[in-house]
Amino acid sequence: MSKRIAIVEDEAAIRENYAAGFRREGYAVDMYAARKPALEAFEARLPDLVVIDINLQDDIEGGFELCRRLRQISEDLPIIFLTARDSEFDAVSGLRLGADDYLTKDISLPHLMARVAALFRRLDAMQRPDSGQSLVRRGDLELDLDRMTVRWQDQSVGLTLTEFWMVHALARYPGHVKNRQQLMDAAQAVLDDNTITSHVKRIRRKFVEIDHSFDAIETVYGMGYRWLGSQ
Amino acid sequence: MSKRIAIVEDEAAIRENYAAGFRREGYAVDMYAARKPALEAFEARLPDLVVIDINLQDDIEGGFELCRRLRQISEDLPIIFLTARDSEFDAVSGLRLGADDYLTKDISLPHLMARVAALFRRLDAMQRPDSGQSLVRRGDLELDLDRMTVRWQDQSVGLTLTEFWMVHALARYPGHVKNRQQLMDAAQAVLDDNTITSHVKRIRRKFVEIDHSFDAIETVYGMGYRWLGSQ
DNA sequence: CTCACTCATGGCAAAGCTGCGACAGAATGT
DNA sequence: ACATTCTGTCGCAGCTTTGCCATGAGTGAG
Repeated sequence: MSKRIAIVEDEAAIRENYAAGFRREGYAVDMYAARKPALEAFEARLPDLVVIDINLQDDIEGGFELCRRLRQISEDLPIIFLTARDSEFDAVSGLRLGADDYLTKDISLPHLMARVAALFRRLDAMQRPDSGQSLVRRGDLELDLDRMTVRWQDQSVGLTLTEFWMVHALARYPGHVKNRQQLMDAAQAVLDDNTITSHVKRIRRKFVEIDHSFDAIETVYGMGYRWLGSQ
Repeated sequence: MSKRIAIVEDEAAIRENYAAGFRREGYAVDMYAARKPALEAFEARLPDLVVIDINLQDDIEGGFELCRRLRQISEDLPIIFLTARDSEFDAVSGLRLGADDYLTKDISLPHLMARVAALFRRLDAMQRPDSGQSLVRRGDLELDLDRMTVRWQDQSVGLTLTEFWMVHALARYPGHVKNRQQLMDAAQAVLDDNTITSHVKRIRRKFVEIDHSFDAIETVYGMGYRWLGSQ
């Protein structure tokens, strides 16, 4: 199943040129000449990557608007702007809109292909959640699933088995609230709610012993706990 | 807990310039002048992003080699090449090595910052699963069911559990009137009518604290409440 | 304009949740 | 067998949230 790339570009010649390049690399290609038909198609089904020209004929800046709409539909759809304008300002604006890359049309076809491949490589690397990657890093935290060891700010934290799995459950998705039931599942046990509280207490104590200002585990009243990621 | 960016660049002036830029954006910065010290540091601990100059003084193409070694250590460490050479061929080579971006040094500081931010945005977006399902956006409002967070005009709103579910019930279908019974169901409880009123009062107060002109929750006399969509 | 009804507000007490210390049984190592 | 560590609970104190009431303002039909 090859990756599907959508091109939104008003000039037929350019469109076909890029499409041919992508096809040569083994991608499936969808083409759209304007914002509306593209958006309608995307609402039905999202491709794996969208390449957008900003200036779509009379629809000036239509590409920007399209990007904005797409970002509302999907947070993680890869988007590349490909435009005639060589303006630093536009590039910054485009990236701020949530695009992954901003390229000008004087780019060579091999270079474009390399950038697309790099983006897909990045996606693939991220996609598999720690497959083979037995090392989980979240800012100051480092979890080694093989050794079952934990490090905080490069210092070892002596967590027990249950504590380890609970930290893992929390830190795997920083910011997400885990309720007590979910933490129980992580520890593979059926426990009293209070017991979860106790574990969290012990985990916190061990981290605080190392880092006096540790506060990465946030209590969310009535909901559970949340690992505060890096921001 | 800010993101940590490592800069590997032999010219002190350029190094400091970029470092200052990154620090201004709130990142923590590590600096290295050559390949060896950088690699040694990385073996102990990886940063969140590495910015590499390809030509490291007498160690020509040392940046390429560093990138290669880093990719062996980690599949998904973000790497950006930043170099004086403006060669399409080098760019393609750099990207093939597994870099995420290849930039020339004539890039403006804001543009560089935008690209770094875009890369981090991409990483964050990938880190969470199916965020499309759990994210509700209605104009200025943003509800994240995984994180149990509410944002209004990009500012966090500290709602409690019950308040969260009531906002969710209202905002899910903007413009639709929800009667008190329906809101009770959202909170999964049987309550007095007055209690609903109290909750709405508290919710409104919390939003108004952030946005003085907040009025997205409309009272529909005799029927219930309605979330006003964005127009 | 009046009246009956609905809604907003401040306040308060009950209920619920969390953190902490303590303790006992289970598991583990010596 | 004994000491140590790990786990699961309990009770309590402190805090947050929640439910409800009294009161006054707002609304709409007649």
